[in-house]
Order: sequence, then C-alpha cells, then structure tokens
Amino acid sequence: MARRTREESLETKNKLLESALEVMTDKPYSRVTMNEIAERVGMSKGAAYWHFKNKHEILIELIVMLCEESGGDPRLLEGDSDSFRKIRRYYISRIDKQKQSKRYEKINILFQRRLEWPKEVHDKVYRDLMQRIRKEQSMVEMAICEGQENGQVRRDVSPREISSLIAAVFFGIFALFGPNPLYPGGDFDLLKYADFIFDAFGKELKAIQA
Amino acid sequence: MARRTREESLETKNKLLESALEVMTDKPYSRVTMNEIAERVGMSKGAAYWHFKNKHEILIELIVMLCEESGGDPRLLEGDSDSFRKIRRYYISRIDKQKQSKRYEKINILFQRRLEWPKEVHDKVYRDLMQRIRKEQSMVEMAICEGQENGQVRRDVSPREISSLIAAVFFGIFALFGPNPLYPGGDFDLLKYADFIFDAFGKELKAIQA
Amino acid sequence: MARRTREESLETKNKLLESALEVMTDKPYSRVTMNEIAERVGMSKGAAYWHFKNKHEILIELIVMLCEESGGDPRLLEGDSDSFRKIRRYYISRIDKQKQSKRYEKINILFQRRLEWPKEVHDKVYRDLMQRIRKEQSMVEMAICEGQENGQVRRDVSPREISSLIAAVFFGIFALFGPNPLYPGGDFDLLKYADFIFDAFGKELKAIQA
Amino acid sequence: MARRTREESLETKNKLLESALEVMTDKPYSRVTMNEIAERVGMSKGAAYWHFKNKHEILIELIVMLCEESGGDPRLLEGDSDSFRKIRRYYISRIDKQKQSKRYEKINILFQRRLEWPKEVHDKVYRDLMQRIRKEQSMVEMAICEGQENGQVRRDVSPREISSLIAAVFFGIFALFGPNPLYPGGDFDLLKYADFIFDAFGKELKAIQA
DNA sequence: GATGAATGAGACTTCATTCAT
DNA sequence: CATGAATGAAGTCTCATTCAT
Repeated sequence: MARRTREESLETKNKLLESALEVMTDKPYSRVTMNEIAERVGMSKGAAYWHFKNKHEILIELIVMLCEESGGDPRLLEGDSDSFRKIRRYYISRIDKQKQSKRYEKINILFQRRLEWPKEVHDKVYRDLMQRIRKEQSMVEMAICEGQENGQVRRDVSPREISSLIAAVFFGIFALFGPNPLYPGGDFDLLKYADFIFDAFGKELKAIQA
Repeated sequence: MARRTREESLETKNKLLESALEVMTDKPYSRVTMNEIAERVGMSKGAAYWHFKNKHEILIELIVMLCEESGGDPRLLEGDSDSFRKIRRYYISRIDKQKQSKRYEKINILFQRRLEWPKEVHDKVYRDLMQRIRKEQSMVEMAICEGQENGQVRRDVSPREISSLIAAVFFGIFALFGPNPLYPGGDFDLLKYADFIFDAFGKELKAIQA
Repeated sequence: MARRTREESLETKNKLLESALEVMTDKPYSRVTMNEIAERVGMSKGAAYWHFKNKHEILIELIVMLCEESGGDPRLLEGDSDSFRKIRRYYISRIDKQKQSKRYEKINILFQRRLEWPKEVHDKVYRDLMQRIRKEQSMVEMAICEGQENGQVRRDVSPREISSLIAAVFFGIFALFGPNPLYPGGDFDLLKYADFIFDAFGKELKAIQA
Repeated sequence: MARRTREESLETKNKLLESALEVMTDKPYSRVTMNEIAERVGMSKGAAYWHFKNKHEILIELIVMLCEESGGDPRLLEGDSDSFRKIRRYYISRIDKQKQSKRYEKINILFQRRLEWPKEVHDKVYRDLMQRIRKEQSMVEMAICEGQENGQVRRDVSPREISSLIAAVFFGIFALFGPNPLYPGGDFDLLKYADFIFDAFGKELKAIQA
C-alpha cells in the first residue's frame, strides 16, 4: 500500500507525529511503543521507521515542532504604553489558550514529562527548548526594561530575575492546576490566580512616584 | 538472636530503599533495574524480592516513607501573632532545607518524576501524596484563616485558593530553579525570589486598615 | 530509440552488478542491503528489483558473470613442448593477474565468502562453479597427461589427483597471502612461493630417465 | 527452573557453547539465532543471555576455547634427530585428527567461516587467532632452523617463508578436501596428498651433501 | 534470608520485498 | 524504467519475576 505523492507521504509523517503526541501525553515515553504510534493511524511499524530513524527521533521532531507552535502570542507584548499591562495580557492569553485548546494542554503535558526523555533526546532538543523558554522570558524581560526606562517600573529590580520569576510562577500554576494526568486537576480558575498574582506583582513593581 | 535478625532485616530493607531513592532520582523509573538497586548495596536481585513484592512496591514504600519526612517544619506555622509572617517563615525554611540537604533535593526530584509512576503505584500512593500536599496547604490555609480572624488579612479572599496558589508558586520555583537533572540549575538565589513573592503577596493580602 | 533503451537498461544492470561486487566483497552477504547496492550507483532499491528478481538473483548473476571472466588464460596451457612448464606458466600468470588487478582480487574475496551463500544461490551456481574449477583443473590435468605421454612426467601418479593437489595448494596460497579483508595481508611474495612449489613439484614429477 | 550449583551453571554454559559450535558450523553466523542455540540444549533465550553478553560474545568465547584445543600435538615436533621428518609427522597427525574427529572437522569449518565474523568479534579474537597460527608456524620454523643448523636442510631458504608456505599449502588442502558444507568433499585421501607434498618439499629442502 | 540461574514477555530495529504512481 | 513509501517477518536484547538450593 505504497503512498505515492510527496504530499501523501508528508501527510503520513504528520499523522505519525500527531499520533505520537497523543500517545506520549497519555503515558510515559518508555511505555509508548512504535507499534502503538503507527497502528493508531492505521500504519505498520515499518512505516514509522521509514519516516523516522527511531523512537527517539520521533520525540525529537515532535518537540521541535511543538516548540515552534507553543508559547503565547508575542505580538501581545508589543505596542502598549503600559509595559506591565502587556506582560499581564500576554500570560492571560496563554491561560486562555490552555483553556480552549486541547492541543495546548497536550503540549504542556508532554513537556511535563521531560524528565523521562532519554539523554540523547534531551541533548538534541536542549537548544530549541532553551530558546523557547528564553524567547518568552526575554520578551518579558524587555518589557520590564522598557517599563524601567519610562518610569513605570522600579529601577532596583533585575529585569532578568523578575522575568524568570514570573516564568517560574506560571510554570507552577500550569503544572499544578493545568491538565495533569495524575491529579486530574481541580476546578480552579487559572484566570483568578493570574489576576491575583499580577495585582500583587504589579503593585510591588510599580515605581514609587515621587 | 531472633531479635537481632529482625533488626538486620529491617536495616537491609532500608538500605535497599535508600539505594532505590538514589537510583530513581538519577534516571527514569523505567530504566531503573532491580539489579541496580540491589547491587548498589552489595546485594543480589533475589534479596530485593525477599523484602519487596516487586519493583512497584519499592517505589510505593519509598514514596510513603518520603511523604512522612518531607515538608517543612509545621512548628514554624505555630505560635506567632503575625500569621503571614509564619507562612513566610515556613517556606523560607523549606528553601533552606533544600539548599542544605542533598536528601531533600533528591526527594524533590523523585516527586518531579511522578508522571512516570505506573498507575498501580499512583493509586496506592495517592492518598499519602494528597495528604502530604494537603497537610502543608491546610496549615497555610489555617494560618490565613487565622489572619483573617484577627484582622491581619483581607477577608475577601479564599484561604483555600490563596494557599494553593502559594503552593503552586513554590512548586514552580522549586521545579525551575531547584535541582533538576535535566537543566542543571542556574545560580539563582531562591531566597531572593521568595522575598519578592512574600513582599508582594504580603501587601496584597494585608487587610486594609480603615 | 527502443534500441537505445535496451542498451541503457543493460548498462544499468551492469552497474548494479558491479556495485554488488564492490559491496559484497566488502562485507558479509547478509549485511549487504539492496539499498546499498542501488544507492552506490545512484539508483533506488526499486530499480534493482526491476533488473533482478531478488537479492539472491543478484549474487547468482554476479557469480555466473565472474566465473566466465576469472581463471587464468587457458592459452598459456597450450603449445609448448614442456607440459610442466606450461602449468607453471599458467599459475604464474594467475598470480600476476592477482597482483595487478584489483578486480581479480575482489573476485577472489567474493569466492572466499562462498560459505555464506544461501543454499538457493549455491544450488543454482554449483554447476558453473564446478565448471570453473574443473576447467582449470582439467586443463592442468590434460597437461599432465600429455607430459606422461611424451615421457616428461612420471607415469605412476594420477593426473587427476595431482591437478587437484596443485589447485588446493594455490587456493591455500591465495587465501592466506592473497587479499583478505580480515587479515590485511602481509608483504609475502607469492611469486617466490610459486617458484619454490614448482621447483619441488617439478622435480618430484619428472620422469626418471633411465 | 533455576540451576543451582556453580557446577551445573558451568555445565549449562558449556552446553550452550557446544550448541553454538554445532549451529555455527551448520550455517552462516548471521542465520544462527540465539533462540536456536539455546533451544537445542533445552534452554531459553534468556539463559543464553545470562551466560553471554550477546551473540558476538558467544562466538568470541567459542573461538578462544577452540584456539586452545585445536592444532596438532606440539610434542611431535620435538625429539627426533631428523627435523624434516618431525614436521612431516606433525602434519600427518593433524590429518589423522581431522579424519577421526568430527569435532576437529567442525572447528575447521567454523574457522572457514571467519570472513563472516563481525569486525567486533574479529578484533577481540585476532590475537588468539594469530597466536594459534603463529604457534604452529613458529614450531615448524624452529624445526627448519634446527635442520639448517645440523646440516639437514638447505641454508639458502628462509625458515620463516618455508614454514608459512607449508601452512598455506595445508590450509588449502584442508579447505578444499576437508569437510566442506558446500562442496561435500571428495573421496580424496589427504594422506596421499601430504605424502606427495612432503616427498617433494623434502627433496627440495634437503641440503646438498658435498 | 540470600543467591544466582533461568524464563518469557515485550520492545526496538533491520531489511527483503511489494506496489501504486 | 524508476521511485519511494509501506509492510511484515525475523532477530537481538532487556528485565521483571520466579524458584531451587
């Protein structure tokens, strides 16, 4: 049953990647089998090996793909006179995304499983991963700098540190209150939490107007 | 003599558990072998099977054991008139512990790997785990309630929600800046972060004195 | 046009055969893949299957082809009054060939790998192979007979046996001192060995003149 | 079905080695499976993997073991005033061994398959193999030297070269007329051949008495 | 209590072969 | 003629688990 066109082939590859995402969010990497990934999309193990060198490679390609499509909309961090409000809007958009899109949820779960990635995978993906984290973080960092420059934000804090703090805080919130195959999550309202945090941080960071 | 033997047996069992902690911190559960656990303490696979029904059981007993010894010192949440300061002190102590104790670090890593635990393990451990989380959380919750009662804390927030928010925030901080076998941690100062957070949250939660 | 195509087809087939010789000389038959054979000549696996029924068939055709072109020059075994000298000249020419031609070396290696040929291959090729061995051997045999008839060679030896002995002796020499992918050959001078052998055998075979 | 005693374990290992010898003489290395080796002696695949790291390791141990037990009886190369006769006796004994012992035959076949050994195997075994060949060769070499010293052998030949020539010659004879799974051997009498060769070489090597 | 041999299920991979295009 | 996608059989290897001693 040989697919012929380049197009169909690419489609198969994508179907396999999607299948992998599905399965790999559902269970630990070590319990995911090539067979399973392939069968889910009506292919044979061999097909998977045609498109990917091995199991690791699937995960790698998957991660690289997801790194690109995940993250909030960077445009939200542009064009607003109030830097802090921009940051707030950005994270709120991420929460929205998470709430609405099953896919986004899955991506989150996949990344939560990163401790199980084989070193091989991790090494190849490290750069992308870092970039993904950095991208977000540096956008936030720049927004804070901007705020410091135009007098909206305290000057005695390190933009770098604050941005990574915020990243960590949201990481924690997504991890604990987001989709979690083990603790099937509460009925917590992430938006409410975000509001509280931004209210608090916002005040704490606000430059004291003379 | 029999007494002696029983003691020795318990000791062996503990040695195996410690070995398991070591190894399971180091690599994904699926790549930890019974052999490895046993060999690390100069014992044979068979011995491990004498003390534990199977591999899952080791993990289960390990988790149960750790649930008891982990967590901050609850006494810190007692006996201070300022409720919020108590909470602050409590988390700071956890950070200290983490900084000083390799063991505490390992425990953290082990729990970060929880997504890989087999359902079997998870089910049996769920209650303990929840309790561990709840214990801390409810202590914090109670401290907040107390604060609300004696007028130190705003009354329009849910103690429940705030306590889980704080938990999540610290979870994020530990996860990202704490020990992490994959991203070998930066030189971030957790205490500085904690200070910032408590400053911000403290103000936000303070009851507005008329 | 059709003519052209047929020619081209034959050329492709030959290129595949040459590639197969190359690869099959380099590693055990079982580790040679169709892909490899085809890729070496810038073709796809599928193309190879158009020209050959399967992998076995390639080896078969290869062997048949090589059987024809290998062996020393039979003309050397003709037209000399001294039969033994003819034999000697014949084998010397084989050594020369071996020394000068990489291709001849490869053929030798290929045949050294014959124990790995699948029964299927072996059965189909047996006749050719035997013929190839016999051809040489019987030429030598005839030369010996001739020598016996004209009184140059002892009459109490079996030409058959002597010819196969000589074949075996040279087989050993080629195998041990010839090209060998495993023991990358010494700096032995095959000619020197051949000289010694022929000196010794020559004397031993010479008819005792009354 | 756990065997207990060290002894029994060793026995199992040996049985596996013998089984491997059996199977590996019967077919190319690549077509021999672990399962087959184990099943032949009523064991499971797992048992084989308990005793040997992997398939390669079986072959390696097998070869090392056989290197020790193969070869002619070196005592035959001692204590005779006629050096050449000693060499002759030595090779004759090898032929005898071959004729009488099925095991010896198998060893020969195994070694004839050496071109198929994976590089890994070959590298580890190379030294032993060389030693095995060298041992024999150097014994012969010494015998020739001895002969040169006491005036029985021509002084203008290199003992080194002559000994390797003899080795090659016998290699060829064993290979072609010995057991051969592909050309199921003739009814040739190896002894007759050996006689002829030694007669010829003997005369050729004899020191010309003034 | 402890050991180490043995089992067997299950996963990863490789590749000859087929076939639609 | 040629390509390249897909299949499926077969083999290697790992390990949790069992069990006789």
